[in-house]
Amino acid sequence: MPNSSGKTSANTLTKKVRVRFAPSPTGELHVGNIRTALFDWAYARHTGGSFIFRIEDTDTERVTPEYIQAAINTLKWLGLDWDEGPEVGGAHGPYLQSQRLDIYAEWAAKFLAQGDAYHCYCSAEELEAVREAQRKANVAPGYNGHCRNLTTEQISSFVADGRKPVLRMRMPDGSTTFTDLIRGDVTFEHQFVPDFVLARNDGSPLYTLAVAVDDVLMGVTHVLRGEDLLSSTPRQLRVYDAMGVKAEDYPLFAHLPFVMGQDNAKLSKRNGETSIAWYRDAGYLPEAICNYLALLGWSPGEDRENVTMKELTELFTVERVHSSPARFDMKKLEAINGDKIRALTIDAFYEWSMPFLTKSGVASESPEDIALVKSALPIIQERITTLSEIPALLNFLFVKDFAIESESAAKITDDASKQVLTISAERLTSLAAQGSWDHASIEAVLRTALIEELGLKPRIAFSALRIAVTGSHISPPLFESMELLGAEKSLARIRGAI
RNA sequence: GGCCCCGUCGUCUAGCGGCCUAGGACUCUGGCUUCUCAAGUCAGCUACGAGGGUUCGAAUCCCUUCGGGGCUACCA
Repeated sequence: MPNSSGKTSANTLTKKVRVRFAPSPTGELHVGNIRTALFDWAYARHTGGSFIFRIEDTDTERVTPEYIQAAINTLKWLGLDWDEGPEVGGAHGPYLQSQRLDIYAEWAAKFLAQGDAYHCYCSAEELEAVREAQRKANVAPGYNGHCRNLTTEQISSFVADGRKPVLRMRMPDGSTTFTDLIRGDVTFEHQFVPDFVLARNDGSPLYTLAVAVDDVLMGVTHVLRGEDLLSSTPRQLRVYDAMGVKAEDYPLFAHLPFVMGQDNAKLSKRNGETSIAWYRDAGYLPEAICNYLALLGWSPGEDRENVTMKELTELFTVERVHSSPARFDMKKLEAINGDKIRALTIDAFYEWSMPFLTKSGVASESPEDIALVKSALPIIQERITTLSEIPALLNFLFVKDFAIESESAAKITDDASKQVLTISAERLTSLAAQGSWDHASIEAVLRTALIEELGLKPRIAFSALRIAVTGSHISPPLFESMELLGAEKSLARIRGAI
C-alpha cells in the first residue's frame, strides 16, 4: 500500500538515513512525544542511519530553558541516544532553532526576493474579521490574498501608517500530492491551503519556515512525526520548492497515529498520566515504557510483544506502523513492567531498587543495610509490578520501632492465634539455640509443630505468624522473611504479639 | 462548516482474497498450584461499525453511509 509512486527510491536506497526528533518544549515531553521519539530513534538505529535531536524553540512565548533541559534528560533516561543535537553537537548545528535565526532570516529574504513570498500588512484584527465573515458565509476560512499583489503606492501607505508586515508564502494554484509512508498518497488542493505566514512582523520565524529549512539543511531523509502535522505537509513541501530542492530530494514523510487517553480523547492528565517523570518516580523501567510505547501503533508481528531495546531496533520498520490511533492502557504497561522487572539480573534489580529504598527512608547506604537489601531482593522480585512497591514490602526488615498494622493486629488476638504464637516461640527458640536459623529449618520445625501436631491448616497457622513477624497479612514468603530478620528479632516480635 | 486522516474482542494488536466457525497479549471470570501477596499454569467471556457491490469465495478490493480524530493561528 505505501508509496506506489516510486519517488521514495532516491531517499530509501541511495542516501544514508537521517531522522530527526524535533519537539517544541512548551511543556514536559509527554507520552505521545516519547512514542514519536522512540520510533524516530528505532528507525535510525534499524537502518544504521543518524538520529538527530533538534529543539524547536521558535515560540519564545511558551518555550522555557527548563523544559528544554527536561526533554534532554527524559530522552537520556529512556536510553534514546542521539548522534547529533544538544550536548553532542554535530556537523549540521546548531540544533536549537533559537540559535539559527540568521539562517531563517536569510532564506526569508531570498523567498521575498524571488517572489515566492510577499509582505502582508494585514493586522490581526483585520484577518480575524475576514475569517469571521468567511465563517458566516460558510466558506473555508483562510487568508484571502489581500496583500498578494500590492502596488508600491499601497506598500508606502502601509509603511507610512507604521504597519509592520509578516512574510507570507505564496501558494500557487494546483495541488500537492505526496506519498506518506504510512498512509499512502495524500493530496491537498491548494485552494484549501491558503498563503501561510513564514515570519512574524518582528522577523522571527514560524514553525513552517524553520522546520522546512532545518530539515533540508540538516539533510533529513525521513520525517516521522505525529499525524497532527499531516495537513501542514504541503506547506513544508512548498518551502522546499522555494529553497530550490528537487522533488526527488524531499524528505519522506510518515505520519504516526496518535496516542489517545482512556476515553478516546487526546492523552492528558485527566485520563492517564502523561509525564515521563511521573512514570520514573512510580517505579517504571525505561525499557518497559519503551517496549509498551512501541506496541502503540506498531507490532513486530508473529504474536511477539516482549522486545528489548536492541530487538526493537532490529525489528522496527515503518511498514509495520499502523495508521489508526491507539489508546494508552496503564494495565498493560504495568504487566510489561512486571515482566521486565522479573527479567532483571539481581544486580540490575538492586541498582534500580536502592534509590526507592533510600528515598523512602526504609534503608540507608550503610554496608549492613545494603547487604540485607541484596539478600532480600530475590524474594520480592517476582511479586511487584513497579519499583515503588519495594519499600512497603521490605520495611519490616529495617524498621526500628516495629508495630503491627492496625487492621492486621485484630486478627491475632484470639486464643487460637495466641496458641500458635506461643508454641512457635518455644520451638523456634530451640531451633535458634541450635544455630540453624535458615528458612528450610524454620519451615520444618513450624510444620511439625503447627500442621502435624496441632492439625492446623497452613494458611491459618502461618497467618498469625506472618502478622506477628512482618506486621502485615501481606508479606514476602514467611520463612525466608524470618531468616532475613534473624532469630533474635523474629522471636522478640512473636513473643511481643502473644 | 470546509479539507485531510482513521474504523478487527473492553484495550493493544495478528491478518494484506480461500490457511479465519478470526490468532496472540493485557484486563475480567473460574480452576489448578500455594504460608499471604504475587508468580506460574489451565479454561472461559468478548471483535471484523453499518449497508451495498466485485468475486466461486471478503476482515481483506470498490462505493455509500455512520462514527471518531486532526487541521482550518503572526502555536507546533
